[in-house]
Amino acid sequence: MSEFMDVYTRASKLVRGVTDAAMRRHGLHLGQNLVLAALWEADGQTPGAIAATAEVTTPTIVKMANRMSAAGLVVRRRDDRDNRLVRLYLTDAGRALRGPIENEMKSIEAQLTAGLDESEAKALMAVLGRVADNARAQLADPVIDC
Amino acid sequence: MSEFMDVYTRASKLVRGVTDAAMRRHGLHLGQNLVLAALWEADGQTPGAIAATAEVTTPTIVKMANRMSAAGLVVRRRDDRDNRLVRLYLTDAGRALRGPIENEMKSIEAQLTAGLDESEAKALMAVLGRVADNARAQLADPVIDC
DNA sequence: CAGAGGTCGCTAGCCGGGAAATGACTTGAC
DNA sequence: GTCAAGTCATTTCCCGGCTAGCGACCTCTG
Repeated sequence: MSEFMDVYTRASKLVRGVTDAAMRRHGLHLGQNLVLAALWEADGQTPGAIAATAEVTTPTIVKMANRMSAAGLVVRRRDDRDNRLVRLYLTDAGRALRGPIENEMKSIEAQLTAGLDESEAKALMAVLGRVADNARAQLADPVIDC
Repeated sequence: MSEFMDVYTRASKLVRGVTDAAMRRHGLHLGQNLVLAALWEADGQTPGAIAATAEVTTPTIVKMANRMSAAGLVVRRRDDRDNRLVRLYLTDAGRALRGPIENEMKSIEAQLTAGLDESEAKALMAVLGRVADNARAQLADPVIDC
């Protein structure tokens, strides 16, 4: 068994548990913060664009956006020029969450990296970036496995 | 916004995509491999024990085990002495997957760590272990956030 | 022995994920 | 102008995740 994958899987599930609980404290489901984060940076994006940024598929974002719309965090409007496109816009409630969620994320970072010195945390980020790039390449160019 | 959390989230989703595709190639859903891995190590465990090992909740394992039972990978039996307990046992098909899945995990590890030297990979595992321990502690002792 | 407290699995409902399929729309070639 | 190809969102279905709640069973205490 791959020890790396064991460690990675365990860390992933635990980190997910922490971030899930944190998002719930603000009335969000884990994942919705990614939609909001994308719109805080650039309001009015399409589901497809957000999906690409968040490394998920469009149906996932469409479904989330519908729930977030029902919850009053975003509104959905058709694009002016291309009737295929929907654009998501923040409501006041959606914008108001920016401070609390960003603070929460900083707080989570501090908790997760407690006991690591600055260089260790920086190295972790660099290596995780490399792992992410490797995974991205793998998804883009799957092994033909016969 | 926490750059660490951005990097971590992105890596997590991409790694999940790679492992999900790999498990599907063997007829598994991502997560079922964790149940199998637990039983490969110690056949006959209870859903609660597997859930604790896998860092998920018991209902998750119960639901997965029911599907895996229907798929012929495990069988469910009541414990001889304590009628509250169910124990999951591997079928031949479940046991036969050990080689392919373990090889697959080693292959994924190689892909994800490509370009990292041995010391970097080792350091990553050590730091991820620390992150996991921190997250675990956080889940066990939640911040009272009023 | 009786009952309270604890343990276990289970169900139901909600959620974010993906794959597959579909309809609506836009663009480009002829 | 027409039509094929491409693009986009949407829906449906299945899945693994969680919380909340419940019943069945076991253990411990008085």
